Amino acid sequence: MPSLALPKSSLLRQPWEYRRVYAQGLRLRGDHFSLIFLANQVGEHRLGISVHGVKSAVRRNRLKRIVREFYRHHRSFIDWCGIVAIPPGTGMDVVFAIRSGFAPNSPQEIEQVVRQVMSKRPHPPQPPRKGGGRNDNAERKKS
RNA sequence: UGGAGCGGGUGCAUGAUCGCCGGUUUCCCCGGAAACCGGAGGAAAGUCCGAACUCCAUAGGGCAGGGUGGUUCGUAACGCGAACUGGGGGCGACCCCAAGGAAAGUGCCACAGAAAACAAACCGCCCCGCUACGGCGGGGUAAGGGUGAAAAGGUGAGGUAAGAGCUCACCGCUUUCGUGGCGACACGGAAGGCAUGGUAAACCCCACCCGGAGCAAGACCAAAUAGGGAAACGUUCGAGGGCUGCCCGUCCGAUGUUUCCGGGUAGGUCGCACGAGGUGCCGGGCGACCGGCAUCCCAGAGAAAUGAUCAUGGCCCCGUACGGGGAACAGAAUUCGGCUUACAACCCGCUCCAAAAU
RNA sequence: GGGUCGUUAACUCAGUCGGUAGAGUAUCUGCCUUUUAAGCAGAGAGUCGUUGGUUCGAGUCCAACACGACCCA
Repeated sequence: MPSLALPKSSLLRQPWEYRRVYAQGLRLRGDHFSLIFLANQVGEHRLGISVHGVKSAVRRNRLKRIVREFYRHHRSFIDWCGIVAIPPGTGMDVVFAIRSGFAPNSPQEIEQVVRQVMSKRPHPPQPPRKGGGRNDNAERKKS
């Protein structure tokens, strides 16, 4: 039985980490949320949570906590589908991007929604837009 | 019992399991592990005020600008609070009020109306003259009609050709005197015969207050771009800059200053949580609040921790039982004192009105 | 966290000193034209972000609230 501890080192923290995942990750779109996957060099899975468009700070924090609680118990959900090939010694960065209108209000409901979405096909990474993202070049050299 | 007014309080509790953040101690001494302790609010919110704190060399004088507006207290301070005064509302308990000045000045008062402010007279009323009996002219008057949000004291009586503070009584107003009160003001007397329409959340006047920014303030340490390009001005005859918007004044100022272009931004530590602090008791005060003694240490910073599940017990709703459902507003970011706004359900105390039903 | 500003017709904006809210674009109708566009004539439409207050009377003055935008190191 794996440990259920989830220290902060297993979370995405910095803006550039999120930017890297958004720019190159595989996207799965659900109802008012999406999952974005990208392999990292850290050696373990990491979680990022982004809540957008929810005005109440209480609801915003609650969504983050519920998502973190779900991830703590079902860290292996990344392996459920065989879409993403995980090389040994590599982890996955997952960003849970939630928009306003997201309904689930407990870890169980999140699990249902995630299982539903994981059965779909992922979207390929979006090509970088012309105007934006002056950090794209630097990021690509790194990886 | 019902309705109502005021003041205050609570904002599910306990346990288990799995987690998160901070601190202390111990063990290994890179970094981790274990134990123990602590971990959202009455509004943490809006950012509407006031401060503490920090920087602007010291913050100087004047003008401009902004704020407050009954009085007296309270407070570190306030635009906040308390008590009282005045005005308004309610049968009442009680509630509401940006509540100085319109006899310093200026402006405005649309439409309607004769007239919107040094008064004036449309319909009227009364007197005189003329008359073709329809009225016309001259004068008096402001009680009545009409207009308007507002029409130059109100009501009643006397008086008169008709009327009018023309005269009188009461009320109001103005001036003045006395008494009481720290004071706002109140009460009483006398005089004047009415002069002073409204608007200052219009300009303004008066009194009092205010330097500017804000913890992304700022201090220290480390590293890097960078010896980059262009333009303008200047080197004691002073460019330019700081001190609030302006002026005065004053300070800084030399291989320099300013502006533009280009480049860079993922630093660390402190500030930073012991404070105008909380709780309890005693004392002073009508009260806001103040003083003394005892006691406690009570969240903290990284895009940011305080969570999830289950059980039991309360509470509310549906329901014959079993059972089912619900629990508001809302999340600390430098810290305090207020204000304002949001808020399910319930509890406690005091008070007012009505008296019904069984 | 702190600071600054805005909200008026479907859209973009005026509205000076408080007195019946306007312009352009768009829409609709008619004329003109073979038709369209253009042009000409006319019409429709607004809780002035919301709620209170001051005033005889608020788009305008004052206060609270809501929504939106921008700035900082």
